[in-house]
Amino acid sequence: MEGRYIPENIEGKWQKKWEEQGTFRHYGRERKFYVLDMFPYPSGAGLHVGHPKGYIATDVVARMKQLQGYSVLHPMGWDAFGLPTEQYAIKTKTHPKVTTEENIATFKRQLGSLGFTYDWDREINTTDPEYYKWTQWMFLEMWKKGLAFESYEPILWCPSCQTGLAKEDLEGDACERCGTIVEKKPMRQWVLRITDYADRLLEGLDSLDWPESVKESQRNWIGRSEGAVIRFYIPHPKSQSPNKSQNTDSKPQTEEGCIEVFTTRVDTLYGCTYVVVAPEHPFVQQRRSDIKNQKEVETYISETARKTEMERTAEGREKTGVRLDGIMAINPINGEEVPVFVADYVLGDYGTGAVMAVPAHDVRDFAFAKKYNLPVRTVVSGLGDVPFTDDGVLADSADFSGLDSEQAREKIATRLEADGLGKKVVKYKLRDWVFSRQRYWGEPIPLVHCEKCGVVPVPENELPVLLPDVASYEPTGTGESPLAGIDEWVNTSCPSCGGKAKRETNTMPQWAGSSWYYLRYIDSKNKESFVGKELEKKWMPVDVYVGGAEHATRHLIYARFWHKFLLDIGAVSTDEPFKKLINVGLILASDGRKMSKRWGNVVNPDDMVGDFGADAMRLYEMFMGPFNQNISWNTDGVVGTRRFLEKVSVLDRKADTGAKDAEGKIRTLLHKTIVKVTDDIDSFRFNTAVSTLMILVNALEKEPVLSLPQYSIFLKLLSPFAPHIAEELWEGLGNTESIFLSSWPEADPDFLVEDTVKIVVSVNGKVRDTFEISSDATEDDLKAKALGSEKIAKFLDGMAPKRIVVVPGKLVNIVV
RNA sequence: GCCGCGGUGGUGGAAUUGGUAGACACAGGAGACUUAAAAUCUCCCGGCUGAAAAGUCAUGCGGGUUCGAUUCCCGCCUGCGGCACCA
Repeated sequence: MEGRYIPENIEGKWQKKWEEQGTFRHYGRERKFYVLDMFPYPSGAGLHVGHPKGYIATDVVARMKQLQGYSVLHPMGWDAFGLPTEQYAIKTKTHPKVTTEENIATFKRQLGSLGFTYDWDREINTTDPEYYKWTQWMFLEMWKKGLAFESYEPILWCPSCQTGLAKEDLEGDACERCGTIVEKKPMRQWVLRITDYADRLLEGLDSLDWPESVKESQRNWIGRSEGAVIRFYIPHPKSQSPNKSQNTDSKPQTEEGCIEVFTTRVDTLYGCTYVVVAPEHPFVQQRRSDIKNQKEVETYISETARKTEMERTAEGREKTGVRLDGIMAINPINGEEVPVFVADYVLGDYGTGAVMAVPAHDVRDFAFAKKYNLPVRTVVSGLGDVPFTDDGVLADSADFSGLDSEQAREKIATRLEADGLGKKVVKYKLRDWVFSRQRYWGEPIPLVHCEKCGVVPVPENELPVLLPDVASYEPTGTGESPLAGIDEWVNTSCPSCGGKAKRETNTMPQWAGSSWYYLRYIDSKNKESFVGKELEKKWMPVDVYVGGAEHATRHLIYARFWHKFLLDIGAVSTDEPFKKLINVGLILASDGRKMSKRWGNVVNPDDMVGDFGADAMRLYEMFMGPFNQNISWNTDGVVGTRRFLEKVSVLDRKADTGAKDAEGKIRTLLHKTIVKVTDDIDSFRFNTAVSTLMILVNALEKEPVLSLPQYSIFLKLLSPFAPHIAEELWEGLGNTESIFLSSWPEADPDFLVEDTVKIVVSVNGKVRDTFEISSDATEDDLKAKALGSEKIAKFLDGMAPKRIVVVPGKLVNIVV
């Protein structure tokens, strides 16, 4: 058929031209815009249609911003270290490097077919030694600042992946990757002191233009609680005098002779009827000899140790515990003696690992007290059942009685502080970042263990410490990485004293490389530093960052932490890396499940591009619904956007050099479309931008001719979404330079005003009639016209209107 | 339990400083063109009543505020996500 739209004839052609002519590499302009996708893990399965959704969106934004005159940075790269590739290596004996290269080639081809504007000169790959050299350098900077440290605390261990994990790598009590229930395993590991940044990570959230849900997730994850550490003195059985002066330096940790508890409810201190320590708490060991039922207590503790975290913390589980006979704690506010229990409902790794129990005002303490028949003493009154856990007014609390909870917390804490028996503190749920993995396919940690000098950093000029080839990629299972088996690599000399030394054999987690990659794109070829200062200042922060919501508490916390560290050492100029964050919703399979080989419901973008063209596929993914929402795929929808493009492809027959600009309704529509499409792209409402373009095309179709300037406006508005066809039609108009080097249309305010408006007439709020009237009609005109309507007269039925509400330009409501 | 975000036709969805609910699209139906099919074009397309004109109900449920509520307020139901024996 004549003039038929055949995507394959034009898409490859323009993709090649854009690349060859550097159409999207205009970096010298005055204003900058950095638009970034979360870079993918190049898996062996290739892309399914869900992956490009976010990339299409950033491409639309990048193209519009370029047309608006910005220098646009829009890069792409590969987060290529990690377990899937390593597991594939174990299975097939293929070097992960090889697999990674192959996978990247597939991904690049697939992305290329969709016509993205990525600047491939800036491509990065976290497994490239030229890249991970800087990841190692940053790790050493952290080490130098004391932010990376060796720890021997028991950590989370996945018995299937055979590696240590960070708390962020869990889903409930299972390994996020393989679903195996994790264990606690004592072993040496490297840890980053992310908790030092807890407060800044929390505060920084307020300044960010991020989805509320992500900010909320991060707030929950950081888990800040304001409270106090309170010291309960534990007299030895025969020496009964608490010596307060000894205890003035009350650090929030346990010392022999006392138990320090953490509470957010200092105001309930008078209601404390017992104290509980976690089974892991050192107190039991320290005061072993004073505990009369030592055997019973130790049995309880060892039973607890056998339970998994999940068993221990399951909600609704009956509380258990054992009283420490012969031990009494002294409540520092009133000198009262209360019993001490060990119970597993108190967690060893939060707060101080010990709590003051106030059964009247805490549900857990209440449940425990009921079971073991402990006294319940109400000291805060308010409306509600026991346990009453809200704030209220204090009672039976000596001279604090009558105060409200908030005042009381302040005053009691101040009193305790003055007496050296307590201290206001802030606690976090955030844990330090367990940073070592016992696996092969990761960045080697650039440290050396010297017999004489201890831990010594590899000198900067010797970076990167290359990941050596190994015979077997299998984890050793001994808690050491496969690197430990390569003697010639492990054995080295100490950079400091030259003596015998061994290399650190742990590798970094997958999240290391992704914590700073957005900085490397800015200056990807720089050999002197990971990013040049001037360029960093020019491009940072990232203006829009697009990616999945699943990264809320991992990548996005790690990267913010990492960035703040880089700020502290003067390596970057901004305190937050990502100014605006947008979550991309998943594309589910048509059966509503996630697309997965396992379900056989995967739709391949190659097929869509082949059947309908890249532009139709791009339009559909933008049109299918709100960008951040999960929506099921429906190939029929691509048929729809393809039909739309068919209509577009014949519009140019109406474009006529001799035609004058249209006026009236069609001109108003065109200019309103400019406003709507521009606003919608800026705010990621692509679905309504596309529907607005469809409305415009439906109208343009009915016009006998289109003027060149007006038709060009339409092409420009279409171009971010369907760049190939827009470019082709643009060229057809005789333009010799890319449409993307022209300029984004601006609406003329004069043309946005309609000559006539449609007025709705309602009676008692129900629409009964409508009429057209000149836009500058007065309120009285509207009223008169409305009352003159026959239909309205019928509804008024002779009754006189009680009131007439007129909204100029919109409606007349008659109340009877 | 706490916190965040949602609930609109057969389907995806649109509309909020309160002002015609269902834009746009998909699916479906009827028709035109065609030897036929595809493609394309035209019309219909929330429920109920009605031949139609029209009326009436309807945005998870129940109340309220208002001339007017998908939009604001109160109380529920429900889906998704985060945190969770965190003191």
